[in-house]
Amino acid sequence: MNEDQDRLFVTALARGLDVLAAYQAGDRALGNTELAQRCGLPKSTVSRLTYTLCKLGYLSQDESGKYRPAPAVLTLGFAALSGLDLRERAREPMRRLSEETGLSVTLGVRQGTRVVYVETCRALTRVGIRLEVGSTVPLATTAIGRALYMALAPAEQQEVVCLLADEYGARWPEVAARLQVAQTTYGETGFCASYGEFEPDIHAVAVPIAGSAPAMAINCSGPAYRLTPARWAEEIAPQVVKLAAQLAV
Amino acid sequence: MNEDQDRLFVTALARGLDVLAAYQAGDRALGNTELAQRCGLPKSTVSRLTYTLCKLGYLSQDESGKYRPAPAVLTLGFAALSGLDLRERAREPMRRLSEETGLSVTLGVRQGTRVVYVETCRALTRVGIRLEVGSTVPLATTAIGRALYMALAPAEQQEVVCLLADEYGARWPEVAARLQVAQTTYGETGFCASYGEFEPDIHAVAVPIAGSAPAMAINCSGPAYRLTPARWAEEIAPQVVKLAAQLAV
DNA sequence: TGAGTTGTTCCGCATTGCGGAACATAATTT
DNA sequence: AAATTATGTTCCGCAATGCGGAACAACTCA
Repeated sequence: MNEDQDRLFVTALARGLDVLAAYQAGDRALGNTELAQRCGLPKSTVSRLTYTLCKLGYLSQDESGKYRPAPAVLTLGFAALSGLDLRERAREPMRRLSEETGLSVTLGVRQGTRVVYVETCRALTRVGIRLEVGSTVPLATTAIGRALYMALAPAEQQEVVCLLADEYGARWPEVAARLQVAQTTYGETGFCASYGEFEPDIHAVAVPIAGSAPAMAINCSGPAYRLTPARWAEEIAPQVVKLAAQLAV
Repeated sequence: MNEDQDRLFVTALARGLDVLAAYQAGDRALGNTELAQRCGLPKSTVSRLTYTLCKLGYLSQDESGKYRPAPAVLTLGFAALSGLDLRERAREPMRRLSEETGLSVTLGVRQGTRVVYVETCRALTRVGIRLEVGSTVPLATTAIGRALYMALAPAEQQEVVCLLADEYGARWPEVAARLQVAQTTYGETGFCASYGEFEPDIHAVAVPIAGSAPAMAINCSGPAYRLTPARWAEEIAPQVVKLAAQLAV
């Protein structure tokens, strides 16, 4: 498709994964036409890909003939998690912090310009936004995203900034300014915060875990009405900093 | 490869997914040669596939040049989970049952001859075997696997039996006999059990959830020393049966 | 019934991805 | 240091593979 196309790039594989990735949270079953539109591929191509994915068990067909991701894709993700030993070490301390504070505690890694959660402890009956292993949140406007950004080498920060600028378009200058403020604050305090900048009613603080590979950060979040920003900074942030230090290699 | 090969089957996609699926729990990073062996593919082919998967963010390369699954694969699994509304409805009641009994409670679906967990509540500090969303256990020797088997239509049971016979080979008759016993017990009591048949020190009971699509079953398990089979049947099983009934559509 | 969906299948073409072999690069051995 | 084994990457010509337009089929709604 590109003129400078890569002899090494396997298009058919990429397209098949595009089909799987076309499913967003909240989607139910999708038909071939819908998938073709989302992926920008001809129907016949998608038909072959869905056929193949069904045979392999990664999609299943419901009674109406539409396709939904099958449990097999879960097992792929499980293998990804099982290599992260930091995650196992973090689980118990995270749970304790969550219980002591009554807030949700999460562990995340960066994937492009988003953060993927790899472990979560939610305070009980916290409904609303999804807070699940495998779900993602933006990098620039969340506490955990900023923490991961702070942990990057300058060259990588630059790359990420390019991606973000692309993504936010005209809104980028404003977001960039707030990211800049976060960076200054991080330099002074050692943690990142987002007070309602991602979800209006959610406050959060986060800290990168030094030496983690892949780089991870730990996040503590809760409803805005519970605590003022000052109390987040004074009471919660130090506990998160301490936990991050304890988990550092 | 096959003479009667399918014009519709996209080999390159299947091979790429084979590479991702080659990672088992406990694997760390794998090199191209290792992957080539596991998948039975030539090195150069695997090299192209890993290259593509890296570009797409599903694999990442560590400092030694070996590959490991990247967080992007988690997001695929997340989309699969988010379509299962039964899972959300089940979460709270599962947690309550787990707390009341001090046992682990899991929700699973069948994938071929294995069961994939889609939701788990573990009793605290239950270590040892993995009990994570996305992990799998066998069908024929576990309580939850048997429960899912019982929920199948006879024709599907037959198909599964063929797969199992293949898998177990010479050991199948013995396993089949115990599965047969389980079926009789299920007919009489409405639940399935496995007292140490999968893991020697683990006892479990499970019940299929009527009307669930995809078919799911709920499982309750704990260490063998805690309860005798009689008490599992008398005290725990009724609670699981009740929960399954409550979750039925 | 006909016009709108949808998903599936056909089929000839050229692109795509194949895979052996040659080429690097690194880590061990003799 | 040369030799050996192991790795991962790249080349390149060939043909099998997967492409995608178009025809087909099945199903729904006026």
